[in-house]
Amino acid sequence: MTIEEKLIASIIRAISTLYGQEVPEKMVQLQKTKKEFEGHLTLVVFPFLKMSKKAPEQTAHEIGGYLKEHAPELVSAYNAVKGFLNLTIASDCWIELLNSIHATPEYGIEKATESSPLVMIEYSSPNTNKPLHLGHVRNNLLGNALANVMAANGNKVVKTNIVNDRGIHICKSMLAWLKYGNGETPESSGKKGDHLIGDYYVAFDKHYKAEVKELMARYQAEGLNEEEAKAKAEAESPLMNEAREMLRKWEANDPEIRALWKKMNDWVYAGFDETYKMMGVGFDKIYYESNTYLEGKDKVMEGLEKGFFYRKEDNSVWADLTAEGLDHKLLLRGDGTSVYMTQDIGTAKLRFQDYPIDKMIYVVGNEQNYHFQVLSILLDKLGFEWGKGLVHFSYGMVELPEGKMKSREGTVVDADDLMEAMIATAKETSSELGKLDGLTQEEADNIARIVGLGALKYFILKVDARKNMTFNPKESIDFNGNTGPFIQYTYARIQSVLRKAAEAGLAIPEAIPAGLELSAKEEGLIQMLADFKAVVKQAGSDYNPSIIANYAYDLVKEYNQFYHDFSILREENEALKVFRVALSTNVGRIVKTAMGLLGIEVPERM
RNA sequence: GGUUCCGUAGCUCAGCUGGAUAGAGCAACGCCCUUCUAAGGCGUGGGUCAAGCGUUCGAAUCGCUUCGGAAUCACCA
Repeated sequence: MTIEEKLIASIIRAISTLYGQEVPEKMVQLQKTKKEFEGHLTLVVFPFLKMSKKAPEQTAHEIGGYLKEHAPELVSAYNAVKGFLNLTIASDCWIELLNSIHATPEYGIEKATESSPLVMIEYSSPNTNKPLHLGHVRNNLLGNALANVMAANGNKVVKTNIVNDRGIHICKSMLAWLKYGNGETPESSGKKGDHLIGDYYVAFDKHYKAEVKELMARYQAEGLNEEEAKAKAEAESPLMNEAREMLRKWEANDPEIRALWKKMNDWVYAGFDETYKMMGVGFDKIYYESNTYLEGKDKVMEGLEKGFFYRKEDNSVWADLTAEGLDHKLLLRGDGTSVYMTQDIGTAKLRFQDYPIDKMIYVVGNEQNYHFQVLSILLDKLGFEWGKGLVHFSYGMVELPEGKMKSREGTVVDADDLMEAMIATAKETSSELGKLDGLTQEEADNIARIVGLGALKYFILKVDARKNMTFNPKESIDFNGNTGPFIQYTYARIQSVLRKAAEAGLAIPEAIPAGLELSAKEEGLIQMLADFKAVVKQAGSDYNPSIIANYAYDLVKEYNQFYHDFSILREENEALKVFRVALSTNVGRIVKTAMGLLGIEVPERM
């Protein structure tokens, strides 16, 4: 039973005795006491005024007095300000609480069991024609963190990726490589495979644009206006037609094209794997669109037979969603080929064959809100039980100060470059501060990696996913203040103290004995530690990892104040010293767990 | 035009299931290392919570309206 639960029970008893009314738990509004007031928990007494028929302050005093008298082991003091009853919880309760947290190895984490629901979470979803950029970084970090949070809430979690490995855009880079590549490979050029392919995608675009420009000029000279000339040039571009022809061959399973496609995609995957590894994300099951893009048709035909969908004169199949307040949505083209929506239905079908999915979470940018609204309705109509309740974890765009990233203007922030730059900055800062003295090269590199990536990850994860965020590549991400390194630093600092404590032979007993006089700061820290459980729960039910990030920051900020104001190892009262070491140990543990949920490592020293 | 999301300090963001005097960080200025890691701590200044109306004992938080920004409404994925 938590302190809050005990307190609520006592308050209900108090009201029953004082005013003769049984109040429901919901009416007992307990909140954390604001810093400027004395106490730990505050009862809002406004709801009880009708029963007491007295002024707010007087009512608060009556309840407070009752609690102090009848539950002194819980409430040691109180004060009333207007309608707020501030309650001070007895020191021994906090010690008991710390002991119970200390005895729980992974406090706040609920393990999945056999009967736990299965949550599948889709994230990343790259195209195989270019390397990952900052937008993907946000997606991957959010997806990974969310998966951790769902798992910490006792769900079975399957992380999945749907790779967009086919289509005209893939053919473009293949064609450009054939035409201009001279057999260049990742080995021959020393480039990462995804970057190599990305370069050819850009090369295609460049040649295509030049071609269109030339054709346009010719058609305009022949008397067409600009618009007509452009349309004609685009339609007749030999390069684009070659790419389309390549796609047809691919779809017809042309062995040569398929072999080239496989070779080039494998280069990309090798590159992606490196990036994923550096980022610290991974997947349990990867789906490829080349395997799933034909799958949705059956389901659509099934829906057509059941009368959920209808066919137009040109043979195309549509869903009428006007009853749901949406419009008509195309599901199959007139020639029977599928569209994006059809593919997502197909992927859903395959996934459900593979796993008994209870809940499906799609981590996809907010520009696809409409798509997922429609998908949810369609899956529901088609009989997928999780369709209606599917979660589109919709996140905002990452923008540059001058607006959106544009590949045409070369403003795309590359994921590999960004991580490398962050690590380099971390290394520079570390050595400037003399933090790396006496460490091996390997240790120093590892710390730079942990800190650099920590800064990047925290920077992205601390903001509410829904919101668009600004990233300024010119101002490197901060290492001071509300940042990943600040939290990591606090952790490293705690570990340093704990190492010294261990050297001095100080051991933490199984339970800290009662009877210690604790400061408000120390009690407040224990209270914050205990809150972690509720924070994890909230992050899970809200699908919001940023709650964890902000909690971690608040906790270490509080700890740093404590660290500054109190001596740990030089405390003369031996029992108090042991208590502070135990407190520090548990702050460190929870910081590590919280950061772990975000996919951020913490260093033992920095 | 329809739908959805967003608007809080100069900047980047918390707070939003209604509660006390709206909080952090950055940037600026000042102070604190002979003492457990100064990537730290303390202090000063900085706000019409976009605007208005309503609901309520009480609104940054809920509802309506207006203004500003974004996304989307494709036989692209």
